[in-house]
Amino acid sequence: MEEEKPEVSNMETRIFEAAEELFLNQGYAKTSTGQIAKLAGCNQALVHYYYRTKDNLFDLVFESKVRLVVNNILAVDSPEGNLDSKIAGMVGAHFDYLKQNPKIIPFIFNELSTNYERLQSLITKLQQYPQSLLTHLKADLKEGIEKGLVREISEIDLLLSIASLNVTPFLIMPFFQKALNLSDKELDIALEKRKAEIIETILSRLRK
Amino acid sequence: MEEEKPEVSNMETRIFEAAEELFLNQGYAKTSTGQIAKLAGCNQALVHYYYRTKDNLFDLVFESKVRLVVNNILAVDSPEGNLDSKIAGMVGAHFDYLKQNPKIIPFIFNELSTNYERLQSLITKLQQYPQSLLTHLKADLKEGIEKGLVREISEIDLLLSIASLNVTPFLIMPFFQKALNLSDKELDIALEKRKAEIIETILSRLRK
DNA sequence: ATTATCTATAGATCTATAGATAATGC
DNA sequence: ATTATCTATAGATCTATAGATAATGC
Repeated sequence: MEEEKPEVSNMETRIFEAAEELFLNQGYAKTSTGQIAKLAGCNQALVHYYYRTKDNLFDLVFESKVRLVVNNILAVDSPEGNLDSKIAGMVGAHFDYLKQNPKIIPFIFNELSTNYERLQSLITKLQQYPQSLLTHLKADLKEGIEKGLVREISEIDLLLSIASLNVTPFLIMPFFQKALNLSDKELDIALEKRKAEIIETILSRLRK
Repeated sequence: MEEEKPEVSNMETRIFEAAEELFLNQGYAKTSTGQIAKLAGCNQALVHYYYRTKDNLFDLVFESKVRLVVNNILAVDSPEGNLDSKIAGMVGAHFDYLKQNPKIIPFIFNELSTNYERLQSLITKLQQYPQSLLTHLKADLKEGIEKGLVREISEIDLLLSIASLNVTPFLIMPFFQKALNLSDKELDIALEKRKAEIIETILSRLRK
């Protein structure tokens, strides 16, 4: 019976999860396969048995994380409603996702900026991806502009502004929290306020 | 005669500059004191002779870079003119500075996110710093709001929005350039367009 | 038999220092 | 004499693999 098993994931999975956690928190260079093994609860050689090289394991983790972010951005099936509320919902949903995965953004930016080489293969893998979102958003925007509901803006500028505003709080969060000595609860309140301000900023830009 | 000397900086300086370049491009973990020595044109032991440890050298480089950014943000002696043009000038100047130093932002975010420990000492060193800018901006904003010239916003939200919008293009620039296969000239044009859009976004948020 | 896991270790770095030599400043 | 630079190396990692042993599936 499936529900009886404690469902201890097998070692291969636990190694992957340990790698995820360590790479996410310390980056590639500061994480050793020894640390990964220790956290997974096995011996260092096993990491190589399952994943051959540290580099290979890292690539798997990295790509899965990028995929998460991209998938999340794509999942903006902004429901009914007018354009304003669609976009507000999209911005809020994206922000909430980042709030639940605060490490992911620093991690991706980190490794991309110190590891140019990884860029090329990743780009080709993900390039076709966000196209559907872009064309969808572009159509919505065009309609809104033609109907005179929103001010002219390119879909790329809009998306970039949303991403900029949403992402930065999580890049400076640790700094912010320490500098202002905020409790987790206080930080949460500050983030919610910030989310409202971001939505307001984006909507202001669209208003005529 | 001073103008006759080729003015070869002394080795201590050249080591520091080599360290700046390598740390900026590859981060702490991927840079070795051997690489630094090679780039400076001396032997590895000399790096330690002048700077004792790699960590110590890194801290000097890191702090100097953070100081540059903070100083630059402070140097917003927005001249005459109304509040709108003051703020537009400030946003543009900040953007231009980042454009001339595109590596600095990824570098700082990188090392902060993978090196929590460094945070504490840095924060205490820089905490008093931006206070003067904030109070200055706060006063300006308050005046504008009272006169009915701009819509209510806190100085922190405004500054954070400016920083978010300005910083992100440089974080994703390498990705962007490669993904869209832009020449340097084309990238420059795209950045200038983006700058205009950022200014427009900030001003839209302030307009009534 | 096959797959999972361990122990042991070779080989590659890399940091930091000790100790020798060269250059410079009185 | 003092300071700058070099050569050489000890000691600390860390990755990856070889080879042994334990666990599992027919």
